[in-house]
Amino acid sequence: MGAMDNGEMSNPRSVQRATAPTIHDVAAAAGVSPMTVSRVLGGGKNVRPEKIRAVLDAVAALGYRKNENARSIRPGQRTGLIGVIITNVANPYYAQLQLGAEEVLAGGGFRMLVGNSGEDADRERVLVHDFVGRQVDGLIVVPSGTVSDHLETERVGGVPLVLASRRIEGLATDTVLIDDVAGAFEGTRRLLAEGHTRIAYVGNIKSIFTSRRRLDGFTRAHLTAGLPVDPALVRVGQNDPDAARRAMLELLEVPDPPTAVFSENNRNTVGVVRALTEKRVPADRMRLMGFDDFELSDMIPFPLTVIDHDARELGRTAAQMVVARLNGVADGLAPQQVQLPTTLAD
Amino acid sequence: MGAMDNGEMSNPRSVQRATAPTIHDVAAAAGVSPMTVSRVLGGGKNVRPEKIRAVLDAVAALGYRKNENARSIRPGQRTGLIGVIITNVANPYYAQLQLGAEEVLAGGGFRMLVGNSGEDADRERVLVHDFVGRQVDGLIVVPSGTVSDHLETERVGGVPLVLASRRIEGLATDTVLIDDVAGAFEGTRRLLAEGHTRIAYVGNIKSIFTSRRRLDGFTRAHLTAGLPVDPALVRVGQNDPDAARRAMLELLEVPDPPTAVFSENNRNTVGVVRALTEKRVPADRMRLMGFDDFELSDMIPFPLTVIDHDARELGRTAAQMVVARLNGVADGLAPQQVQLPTTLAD
DNA sequence: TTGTACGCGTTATCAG
DNA sequence: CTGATAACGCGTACAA
Repeated sequence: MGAMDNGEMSNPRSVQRATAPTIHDVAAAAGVSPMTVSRVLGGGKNVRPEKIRAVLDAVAALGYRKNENARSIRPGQRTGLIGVIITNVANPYYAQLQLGAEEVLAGGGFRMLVGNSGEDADRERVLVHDFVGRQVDGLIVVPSGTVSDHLETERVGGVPLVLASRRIEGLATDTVLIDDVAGAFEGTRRLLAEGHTRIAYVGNIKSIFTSRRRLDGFTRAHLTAGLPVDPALVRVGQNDPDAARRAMLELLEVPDPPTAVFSENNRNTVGVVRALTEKRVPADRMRLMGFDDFELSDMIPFPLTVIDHDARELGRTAAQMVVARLNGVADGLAPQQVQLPTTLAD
Repeated sequence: MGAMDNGEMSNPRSVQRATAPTIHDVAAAAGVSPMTVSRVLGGGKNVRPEKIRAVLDAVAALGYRKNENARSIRPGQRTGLIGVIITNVANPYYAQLQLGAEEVLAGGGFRMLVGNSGEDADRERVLVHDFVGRQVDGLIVVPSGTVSDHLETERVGGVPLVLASRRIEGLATDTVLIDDVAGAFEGTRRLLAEGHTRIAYVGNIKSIFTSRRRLDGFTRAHLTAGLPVDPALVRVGQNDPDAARRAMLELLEVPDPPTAVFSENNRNTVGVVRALTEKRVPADRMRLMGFDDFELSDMIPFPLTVIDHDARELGRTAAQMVVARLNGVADGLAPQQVQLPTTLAD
């Protein structure tokens, strides 16, 4: 549902301000035609200097601003709007992503329409529909589910779409990802190389793309080392620190408990650390490896290595891909799949 | 254009869907007039059920979406867009603020146009101008400077404006603030009550509203206790953790060094902690008090009390104030000044 | 160099 | 209950 202005008979505009000045008002004030005003504002080519000045004076005097919406309804005109749909704008990781996207988009003269899907596929669907209805020139989406029907090319009106941070199986469109599998693989391999054989895994539900991939890297590293993954040590479904904390508390009670923990994201790492602190586990009794860096990670009272990556760069890249499609630079190119590398940071 | 091939009878769009379907296309497909389509989409009052069905079928078949921009250029129509300008969307504090605003706005059927000013007044000015040109119905701004000319009522075209987190002197408009002064006062008073007399202050530049207010609360608490503030212990101008770290390192070298530190925001707290850890200051030799909570603050290896507040609630409140103005609920009311309380959390 | 005519997609108004 | 008409603010195409 779109417009739900339940206003029965909402009062007309306050009397304080009539209507915004239009190009006609400026023309009248400057003693020229609307067309001349348009020309001046569009670059001022082929207009006599004195008229340019008259127009600019009138613009300043009236406080005139072009109506971008009216301009954009004309054929071939763009809105300069990019829809950005994020699962949780308050998550520091996605906040960085948003910042990176903003940098690039603003530099290209674009503005962002931002929506928070809250990891809810239905809400995402509504947002996509709404943004397309607002004539966005492009879309950057962190998809919250595995369903793609609302993101098919026809459903988005053919506007360029870039998926960020997560992919959707079977949806052929530009995508930027962290190399989750390789990152988790390397991190786990490090733990194994250090001699750990009982490594717990704490992460989010498998239906989330990155979660699945990280568990995949974790598993592959075990396979490569010829070691099994003990299902009793794998805890998935934690979406916030407290759930992770509880999961870790359980893991400490398992027979033959783990000597190391791989946590799939920073929120899980935080929960794990809380549990360990709460149970007064000695620092030398638990080795930690966590995906995503976070502030003060260097102050954790346990040996912790972080699988780091640059969310801001991810946002920048996603934005560059949209802009490339809009500039025709990527015309005819098949959908791009970019994977950004991770690094291990102690 | 020649009067010949005006495709009145033929449908120029049906050949290629190079352009998005319009209300005319739907009307043609459903065998009704555009007006009937508009009526159906607007609620379907006073339309024969069979026609409603025909229209809805056509809409589904063509994948039609209303062009919101075209709709909003008509007089009295709103865009449903709220401009949100934030100094740094990647800062967890403002990310929370954004989330809170989104919650309320989305619930009211509004969408957010988000801009990052980067603490740059010029950039803020550009964003405001652009957003107003895009016909936003309202504005929520975290102002980055003390200059207000671009935010005057006339300059924003009479659009409801709410300042969040910071105020601008002399600008009479709705404002939501954290009660910085009271928070800093209470926090400092606690330190003084514990017997500290040499309390350092680490914070941002004074030109930032909240910074000034927090230093103010700090100072007043000293005055109330009849104690002086030693200028040698006050370090301002730190905008990031590393600058705060360096400031704290210097403070440790001052003759008669502080026994407690008041840090003005979480980034400064982080820097302070880093410096203390780096210098191996014993935990019982430094008492910390910091504005803004942050993740893992409970894991800091020093006695730390946090002056906490709810940025998300701040965002919600700001959004509610804009919506109230738009609904006419606040008609005629003087500009509101809301202060949200802080709490001390150990 | 400047102005006129027209159409973009939508809906309020009013006639039927 | 339905549709033709006009108008919103702007810019392209063309005329002057």
